[in-house]
Amino acid sequence: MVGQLAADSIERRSGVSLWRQIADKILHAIAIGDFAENAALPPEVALAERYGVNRHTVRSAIAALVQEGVLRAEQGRGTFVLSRKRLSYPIGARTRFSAGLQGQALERHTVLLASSVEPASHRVAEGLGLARGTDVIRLETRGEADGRPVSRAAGWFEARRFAGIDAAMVETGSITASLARFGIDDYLRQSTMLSARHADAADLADLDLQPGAIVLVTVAVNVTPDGQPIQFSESRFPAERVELKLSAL
Amino acid sequence: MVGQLAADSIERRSGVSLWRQIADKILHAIAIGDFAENAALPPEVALAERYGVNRHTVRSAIAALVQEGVLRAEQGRGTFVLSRKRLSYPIGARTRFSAGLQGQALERHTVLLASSVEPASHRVAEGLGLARGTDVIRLETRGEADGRPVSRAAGWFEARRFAGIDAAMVETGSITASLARFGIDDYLRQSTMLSARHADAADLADLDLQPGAIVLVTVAVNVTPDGQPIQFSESRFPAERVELKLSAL
DNA sequence: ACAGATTTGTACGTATGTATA
DNA sequence: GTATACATACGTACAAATCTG
Repeated sequence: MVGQLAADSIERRSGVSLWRQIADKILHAIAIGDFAENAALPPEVALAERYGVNRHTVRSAIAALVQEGVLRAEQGRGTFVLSRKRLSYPIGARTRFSAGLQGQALERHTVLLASSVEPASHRVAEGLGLARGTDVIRLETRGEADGRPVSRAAGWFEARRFAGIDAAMVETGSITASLARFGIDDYLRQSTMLSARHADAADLADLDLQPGAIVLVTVAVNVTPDGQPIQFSESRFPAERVELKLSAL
Repeated sequence: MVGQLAADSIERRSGVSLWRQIADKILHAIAIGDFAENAALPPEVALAERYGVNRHTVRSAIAALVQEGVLRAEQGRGTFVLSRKRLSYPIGARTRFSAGLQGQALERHTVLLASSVEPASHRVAEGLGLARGTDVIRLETRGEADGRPVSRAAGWFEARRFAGIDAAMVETGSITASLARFGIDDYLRQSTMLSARHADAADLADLDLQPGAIVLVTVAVNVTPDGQPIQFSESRFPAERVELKLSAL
């Protein structure tokens, strides 16, 4: 189905490039409901013919919309409208993955992607209050809600104190539960730095994103209630699927 | 100056597209210091000849790097390496523009871009605890640090209570100082929602960004110490120039 | 102030590669 | 295997913005 993608109002030498006009037409068509979420757009050649432009001009328009997070293009399959609903991920004094998404997703869990022991880099050492080069365990995890990846995190823990936390993570599927095995019943978020950037290749793969997607990046230190640093973490959230709700920290 | 942009290792039919290989070459050249911040890259035609590819292939590589926030292309002038230093903007219980950037920029100020009176939209009314449609004053401001735009914000205030706040803003150049004229000596951040997206046309113009740039978006409500909502705001920060530091909220 | 050169942006055309159905 | 659909790469031409003499 093609809907109301009329070619009439495409104007040459109007000061607005053709590809931008076509991108705006597609946006409008989506806005008025001509294309539902996850619906396929007509193929590039069909759109090109419809608008009376070259296929490359349509490609420029689609590329812009992919980049803006509106469409997803899949080689050999087609171009699809992305879903726009976002989860609201709370960040505060007690930031917990599963508890935070309660009520927003039926099923939440964390999977361990990789783990390793490595010498602490400068920023990890500083965050954990260790000497640079001290052995730390790195856990790479992915958070999923209702089957969709919503976060990708690297967490660093002092290796001597938390030996075996990787195994605990595999068993329990939860950082909080794993820490409990080491006698950590409670922990607090000490500091959080927040930035945003385009997803890199690893983000694209692990979070199932399209090139050009944006990730929100938090760098945080978790401490015990008496202020002892236990975890340094860097988390990436796909901006198209998650927004962050900052609460009392 | 062209530096070490050698063409030798560009490989066809290697499984990695030519434009990506060239983009990585340019990234590497920047990383090893062949191009300083703000330095101009060789023109597209020169790069194309150097690598033995078509100009469009170089353009694809440059487009990717512009999109990743590494380069800035200016029609008629050239393509330049972007600066990578970021300001750290604190967000917490007492979030103040100028005070927050103290020590990071010599000169900070806020300019009023526009102001208007309008009926409160659903989300503004909800944030301020007003009936929908109540008149509110909207102030559009831009924050600058050392001459560079670092934020663009829309703030909404109940029109009846804060009549003339636009004039106060022009005079004082500060939201905090303007609120003081209405007897608000202190105010706190009640809630903050955080997301990220690509900059729209207005962001590009007001923040002096390139298409494809990312903005961090905060939506917040400020309240008096006794909990009365006084300001609803939506702020946009260019992610390439600003990161957010979350503190006690 | 103007003309010409330089440099990026847009738009077209054509061919071939790669992934999916 | 064939057809479809997006991806890459080449080529050409001209427009628009900027810089230079």
